[in-house]
Amino acid sequence: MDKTLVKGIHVLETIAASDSPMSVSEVAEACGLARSNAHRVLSTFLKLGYLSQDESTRRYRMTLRVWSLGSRLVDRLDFKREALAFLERLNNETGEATHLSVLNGHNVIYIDKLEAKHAVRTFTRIGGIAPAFCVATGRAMLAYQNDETIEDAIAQSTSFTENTITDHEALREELRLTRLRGYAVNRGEWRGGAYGIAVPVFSATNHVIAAIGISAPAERMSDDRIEHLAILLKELGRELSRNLGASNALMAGSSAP
Amino acid sequence: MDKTLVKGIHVLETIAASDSPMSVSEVAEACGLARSNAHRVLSTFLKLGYLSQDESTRRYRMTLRVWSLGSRLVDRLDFKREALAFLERLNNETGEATHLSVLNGHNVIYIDKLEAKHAVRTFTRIGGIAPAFCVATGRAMLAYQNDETIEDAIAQSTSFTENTITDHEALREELRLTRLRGYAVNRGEWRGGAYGIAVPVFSATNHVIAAIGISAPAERMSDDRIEHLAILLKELGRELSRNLGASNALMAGSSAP
DNA sequence: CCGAGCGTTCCAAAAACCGGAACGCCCATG
DNA sequence: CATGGGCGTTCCGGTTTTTGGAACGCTCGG
Repeated sequence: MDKTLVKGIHVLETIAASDSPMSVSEVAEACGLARSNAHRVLSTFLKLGYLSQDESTRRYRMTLRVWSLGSRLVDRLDFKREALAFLERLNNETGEATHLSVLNGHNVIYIDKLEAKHAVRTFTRIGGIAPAFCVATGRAMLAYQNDETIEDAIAQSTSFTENTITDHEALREELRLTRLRGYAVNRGEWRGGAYGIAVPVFSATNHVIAAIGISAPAERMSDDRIEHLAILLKELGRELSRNLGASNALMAGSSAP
Repeated sequence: MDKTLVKGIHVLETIAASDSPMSVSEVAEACGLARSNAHRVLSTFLKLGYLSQDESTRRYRMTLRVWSLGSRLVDRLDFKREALAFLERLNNETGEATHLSVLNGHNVIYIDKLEAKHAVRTFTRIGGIAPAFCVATGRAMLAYQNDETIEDAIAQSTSFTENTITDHEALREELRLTRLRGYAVNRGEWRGGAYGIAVPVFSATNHVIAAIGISAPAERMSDDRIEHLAILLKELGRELSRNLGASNALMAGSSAP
């Protein structure tokens, strides 16, 4: 529905994902549009103030108007402040990078993040997006969704590294396991060498509203340490959920709501 | 051009501006669309993951996907970190709310902000938008734009309070004065009772890239204090610009580039 | 039980979009 | 200096998409 709108948003996303300003031809190519069509879309956004054009190179970049559009949202996340304290505890106790994410369709969006004390290399970005089915926080949240949502997400699976689980039955099993033990694991399935562990966060209505997780290079994530970290994560996840008003029935790690 | 896209973005902006989720009818009304039309636009955004629908009330709200789209932008503002130190100094020395904004078409966008030590009431929001022609930071930046941009902005002037200057010649004069003395003033022209003072920030290419300003209730902004604060602001603006690589020729407050 | 209001679907008329073609500009190359 | 390719932009007729009134079913309040 509303093809023009879909196309326009796709153009905006493409430019958002690009690290450098893009030319008309590049956008046309990337989005599969005719040059004239891409040009019209870009001009429209230009007039609306969502893109600006470099006078000399004629290339387009996003303006802060786009940022402005969504800037209120994150303030309104009442759980964010509460969760941040837990990210800090997690960060202090483990020394690893910790994140808070929410589910958006088949993706997770990283709301907040604390860097690892050790390392310099970093796998995620605040505001970044990743496929839910293959990252730890994503699985932690997916595991507690209804079957339809789960199947949708599984259907979207594609391989990103040699470790990515894409087999549908294996993914279903992975989510079952996640529910059973109460935490999710990702062994380098999204970014090669990056392992993650995560637990869901429940709201006062006992729905999953977010997930908190740890990520680190494979070298620092032995099976033993994963189990050890998972215990800590589950504790913190339970406590955070309780602070947000959830009753702890669901959190043991049984079935979906 | 691309009417459907313009309409779609308008819908998104409308929902972004609303404090509570909106129904199809409300959106249709607010954007001047037929119910069926609004419904189609909303469904499109729903499918794209930019809106979510409350299951019981059927109302639409924005998702963090919108936030995610623009989230990188603000990180890439290399001057932001530098400017923040100056906001802090300004905040410490004056005790008033200080902001950093950039120009976006006829509007300013507030990039960062420090609250006043005194007061509770606050006039701006990080990520917020205001018409450039009637706020201090906006005028500080407009004053150094080319004539075309200035005339465009002036042409958009509408009254928001009884103090708003809307007369075109008076506005041109105000901008001339701003250039001359090197700082801009707003005496409750946007939000009743909220006064502001601001100075432009220049980049290494000697273009205005931002503005820093102070705002406070009229009661705390006597003419004397305004002049006093302006001196401080001009100093900090010059220093910040110099730190960003600007040569100080332009900053004295003469003519546009 | 009825009627109003709302979300959603449908469809033919109408408008907007599409994309090939063409133009002019800039730059690299012969 | 001439030439040609690449690119941004504009134009316009054919056609697809969008449009919005109408209709349906649902819910809620009277």
